[in-house]
Amino acid sequence: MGEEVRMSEYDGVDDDGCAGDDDRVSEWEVGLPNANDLTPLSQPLIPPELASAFSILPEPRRCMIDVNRASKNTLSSIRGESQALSLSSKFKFKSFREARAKDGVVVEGHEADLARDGSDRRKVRRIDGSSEEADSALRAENGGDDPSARTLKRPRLVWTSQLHKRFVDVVAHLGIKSAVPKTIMQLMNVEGLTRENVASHLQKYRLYLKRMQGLSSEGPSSSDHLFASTPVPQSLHESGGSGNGHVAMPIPMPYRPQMMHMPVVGMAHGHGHMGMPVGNPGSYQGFESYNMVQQRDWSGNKFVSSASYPHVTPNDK
DNA sequence: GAAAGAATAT
DNA sequence: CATATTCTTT
Repeated sequence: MGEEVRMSEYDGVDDDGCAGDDDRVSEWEVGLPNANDLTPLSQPLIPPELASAFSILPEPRRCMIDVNRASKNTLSSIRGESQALSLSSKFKFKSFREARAKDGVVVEGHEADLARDGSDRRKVRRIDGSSEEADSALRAENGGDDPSARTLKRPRLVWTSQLHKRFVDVVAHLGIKSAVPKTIMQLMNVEGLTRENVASHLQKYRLYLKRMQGLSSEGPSSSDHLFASTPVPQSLHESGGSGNGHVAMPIPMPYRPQMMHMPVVGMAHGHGHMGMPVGNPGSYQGFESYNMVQQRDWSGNKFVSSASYPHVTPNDK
């Protein structure tokens, strides 16, 4: 561990000067991206100097077409306003993981990790009397360059309230029943989001739901901050039938990556986590509400040296 | 074989 | 604790 990607966007501010047009569909329209607000995929994001300094070759092709391709998966967007939220990042050198905030995507990095230690040997689980195959997984730990880079280790994803909301919405619209990782992932249409990411989150979410049902209306457990603050759509409830459920309409997904600079400076956190003394629900990951005008992105991370830029990786497979 | 889900690991 | 990863089952 050590690396984290934080996807956060949103800013309670209206895009352009246009006022009064976010009544009903506000949810999704909150941040309709402007061509200008969107991640400039078409242009080099790494300063030339840096690039050369680290021998980073400019990504070959990455343009609108790529973006479209990425978003294409998402059922034809109703109004064609779908956009992919960039998330993932691609690193050129394993020993070089830096943090960088970009268009609402924050990557918290570490450095060198040289793969996992030899203690990979997982505990042998209940296996019938059968021996496993001896796998001499000889993994050429990156000879020095990343070919396709599609199989690189991705930074740890941080589910921001926005991201989670999106997740919940999608799940709701799908119906808890047919809400499976792959589909959810596709509908969320967040670039870089992997099925695994969703699966993991879904697992926890279900956990939360169940746990919640048992305890009827009751106070927010001190735990599950994120979940507790997220309204659970009615649609999300069990139902034994099969083949039922509402066939949700495709969800338009306007998620708007926002460029945010990180103003925070003073906080020097050694490690642990963001050490914000409890008491201030407004910041930290106490995703109390989406109304927060500004989410505290860079909640005091470590030092960020400028450098590698997380390239968006086409997620479609 | 891919993907979902559960169980662990970090 | 939140996510990731591995394992098992579908």
